[in-house]
Amino acid sequence: MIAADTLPATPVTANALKISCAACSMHQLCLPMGLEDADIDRLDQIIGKRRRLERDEPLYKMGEPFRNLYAVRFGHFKTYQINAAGEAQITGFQMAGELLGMDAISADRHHCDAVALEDSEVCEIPFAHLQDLFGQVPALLRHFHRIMSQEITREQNVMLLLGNMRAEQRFAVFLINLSARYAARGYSSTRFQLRMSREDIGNYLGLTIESISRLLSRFKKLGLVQVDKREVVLLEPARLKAMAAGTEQCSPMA
Amino acid sequence: MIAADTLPATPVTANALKISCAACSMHQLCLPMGLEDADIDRLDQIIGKRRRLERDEPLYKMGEPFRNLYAVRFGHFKTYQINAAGEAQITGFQMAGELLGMDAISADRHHCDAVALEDSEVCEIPFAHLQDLFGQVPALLRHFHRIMSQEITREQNVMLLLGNMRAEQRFAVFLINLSARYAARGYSSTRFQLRMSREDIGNYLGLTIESISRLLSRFKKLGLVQVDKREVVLLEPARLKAMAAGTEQCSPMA
DNA sequence: CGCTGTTTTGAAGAGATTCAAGATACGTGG
DNA sequence: CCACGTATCTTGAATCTCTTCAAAACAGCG
Repeated sequence: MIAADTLPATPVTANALKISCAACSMHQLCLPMGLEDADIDRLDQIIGKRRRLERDEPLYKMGEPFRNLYAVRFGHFKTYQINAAGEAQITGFQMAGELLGMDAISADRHHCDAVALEDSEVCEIPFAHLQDLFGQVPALLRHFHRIMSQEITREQNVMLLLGNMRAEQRFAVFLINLSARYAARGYSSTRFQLRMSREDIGNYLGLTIESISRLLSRFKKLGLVQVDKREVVLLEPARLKAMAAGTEQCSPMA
Repeated sequence: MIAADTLPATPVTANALKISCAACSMHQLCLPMGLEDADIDRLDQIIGKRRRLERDEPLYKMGEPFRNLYAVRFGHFKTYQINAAGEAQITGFQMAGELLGMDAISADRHHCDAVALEDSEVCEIPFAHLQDLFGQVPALLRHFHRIMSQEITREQNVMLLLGNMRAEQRFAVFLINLSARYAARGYSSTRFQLRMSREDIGNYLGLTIESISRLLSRFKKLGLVQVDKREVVLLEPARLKAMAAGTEQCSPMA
């Protein structure tokens, strides 16, 4: 943000600091997914600078003018809305390879806040240039539509969770979802760090921090998980999946 | 669906039954918004047949292959997901000028069910042809992105509602939201028909049908609304807006 | 080491659900 | 046009899940 700003801003100029999409470990999940090498190069041409953020640093704030989408290179983010009363509702947690900022397209202003949960890095994708590229690289456009659509279905799944599920099922869904996303990135599906606080989890799931703490204790006692601070081990992923699907449930405190 | 199927299927062939987008009363809200006449014509060329649905008839079902987006010409729809236990969660109510089916792009299959709430009509928009047009009409592409983004923000607002609000506030938000959408269509913002059952409302808001009924009775008693079956009159829109914003609240049964 | 922020746990309380019954509308067929 | 059966909606009482309030345990950090 400081030094990088002094570099030539022309987005068509590749600079030494920039790592190409082709070389990025996330290119199979991120925007370049499925593109041919030549097209990945064209995408590389328009990608702006990378940006590092430390924990709790905002990537963008609600109401700011929309210029860029952001692809998470590493680290984690949360996005949240703030209502009139000043309370927040977390609408998602994003990890490497995921795209941030699509909700800003409709009004040309960001519709939520995005904050880094840990030291993280994003690629800035100037949307105006991306739009130019859409006309030249149809495969990119198609994939972009898939990504936006995927965000819509993701949010529909959260609506199902918030509207329809009990606390225990919500939490199981949450764990299984993280598990699957880490697996897709080549990490362990049964052992990972929670990057967000209990409070963030509770907020996201429409529950209080105390409820999350109790659920965690209960799952621990039932031998479903092992928890040490933010390190989680899923001991019985199958049962957790069943709970997430609503097939099974654990008694309200045995 | 019966007779229309026997018509030439070539989407470039205009037929007498088809009403042009330019002549459609919804073109200021729908996909053609902001397009020049020439571009509206090109859009018209690819719009498939119109399709009538009667009450409770499904427009599409979860899992069906994705071919078309649908623009509501008149009538109302609901979309819902079904979980493993067979319970539904309504994710939205759609009215004239709104677009259905965008959640299907990501997986090439519909991700939810869409059902007509009353006798309705939609325009079929073959997505493959729409994609072809994107390369030729940049303004159309930009507007399409805005519409998808708007759907994302709409769903984020519902997440806020489900995750953060008490029953009374949820219901106020629901009424004010309908009010605004009818106003945008030139209808009364204070007097309208609920096209959906109490059960649908409750399901959408993450509440039971009994809770909706009680809320309606309470709002009636407080003089906020007047209700006769599905006809609603907002007597104090300002106070309802305040409740929706969380600025004001009515006591839990005076 | 002591401060601060986060997490855990317990007990009391509130809001919404569930269960149950009755009221009201609606469609069908006589 | 009315009678009947069914759907939908309303209302009440009991119950339950989750929240709120409170305090203690724990971890992180200067």
